[in-house]
Amino acid sequence: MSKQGNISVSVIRRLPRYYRFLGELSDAGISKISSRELAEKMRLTASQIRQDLNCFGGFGQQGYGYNVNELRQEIGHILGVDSRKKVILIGAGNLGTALAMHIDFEKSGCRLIGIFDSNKNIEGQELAGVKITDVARLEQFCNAEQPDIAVLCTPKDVTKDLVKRLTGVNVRSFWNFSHYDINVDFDDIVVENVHLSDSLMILSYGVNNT
Amino acid sequence: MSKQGNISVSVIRRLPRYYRFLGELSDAGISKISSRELAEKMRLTASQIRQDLNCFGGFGQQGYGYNVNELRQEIGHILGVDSRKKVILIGAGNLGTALAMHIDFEKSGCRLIGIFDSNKNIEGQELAGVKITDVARLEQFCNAEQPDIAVLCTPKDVTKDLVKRLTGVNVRSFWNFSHYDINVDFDDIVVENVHLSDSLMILSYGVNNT
DNA sequence: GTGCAGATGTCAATATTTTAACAACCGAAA
DNA sequence: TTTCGGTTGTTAAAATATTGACATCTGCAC
Repeated sequence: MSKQGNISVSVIRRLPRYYRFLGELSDAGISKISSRELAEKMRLTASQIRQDLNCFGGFGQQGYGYNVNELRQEIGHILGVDSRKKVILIGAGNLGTALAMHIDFEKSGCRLIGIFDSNKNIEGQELAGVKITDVARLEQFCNAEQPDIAVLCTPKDVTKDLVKRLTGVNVRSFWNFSHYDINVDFDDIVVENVHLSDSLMILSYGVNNT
Repeated sequence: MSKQGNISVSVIRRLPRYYRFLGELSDAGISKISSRELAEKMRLTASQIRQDLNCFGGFGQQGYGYNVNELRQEIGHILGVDSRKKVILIGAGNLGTALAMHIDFEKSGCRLIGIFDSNKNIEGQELAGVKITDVARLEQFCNAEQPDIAVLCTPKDVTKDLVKRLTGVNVRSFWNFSHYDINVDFDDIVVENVHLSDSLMILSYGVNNT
């Protein structure tokens, strides 16, 4: 197994979905599945599934199909679900709070270890079992704990500055929910800009057309 | 203007981002921009921008560039930002509440007209100026108000049934945040499945690699 | 053991998306 | 008026992504 010779982003972006569907199959007690059946469930072509999975090496068994649990575990491993990355969240407003409560970080291979906000009134309060800290102490915390990923739920005018501060203390990944596109020049930094309203607009477009 | 002969989804998915950047330029008082400058800002190629915009007809002026406000308005119109779609939200838990508070529906061309939940304890409370209604009265409400879009922030085991109920009362678009992929067979129904944890997993993948 | 239905892995063909190239065009300056 | 730098719209080329086709393999029935 494991070819891994430069996989395309298109494939990577499909992996979490595979992981999800395989989890459901596993929960339903199904232990083996063919690319054809999985394709039907996921609304993909069987060919694409075989091609995708083959990027990483032969997980299937010819004439038989794929072992659900094994395949799920392999994909999980590729995604790093078993690596327990340290995550901090900045901005405990509506969205930040909801994410802290709603996202199952563990399931995605992460551990929420810190929450920061500039509002002194909520300092010390707990969210999802994690204490809210004054954002002034961000660097101090990061130097000590070395988090891997920062979730940004901040107003857009402070995001840019925060990214600078965080890259300064060696945070290399950003899950960005602020209305500001993070574009960094260092290519060891990974950013996922999530723009929820973009998604709503696309939906709104679809209402008229199709 | 307006060619609109089958635009690809790739292009459509980029439109909100154009819209956003043009808005920022407009706010900054910039009234004209060239594809080269915009490309630099957005980290795209100038060629792609020209190609994208041309799908809808010549918005630019040769030898001059694009008029920021005009272009923004055109894209907004294509996306339907000026059409004020009626939106209902179902599931007023952490995420639902956060979305209701955090998303600027108006800015995306929508109007939040109803919020539903099965928890009787919160019935009657207000969220973002909208009263929470018992989900049992969903059909009654929809028949009267004919909403265009339903935002689903429900546990995955009830989502499927809700979609059935909602399509039954003529809701045709779903913004789905539940951990269940909506796949309908009617092609007049538009779905945007948002899986936040998928996005986190992809980020988590990127931490190791690149 | 043999044959068969039904799988995968993989290569080739097709479709789509992105990038490059360039003619036509504009506005300002000489 | 004419020229020139800079820009778009558009066509062609290149790069990617998806789909199809098929040889090869497996487990099961007989």
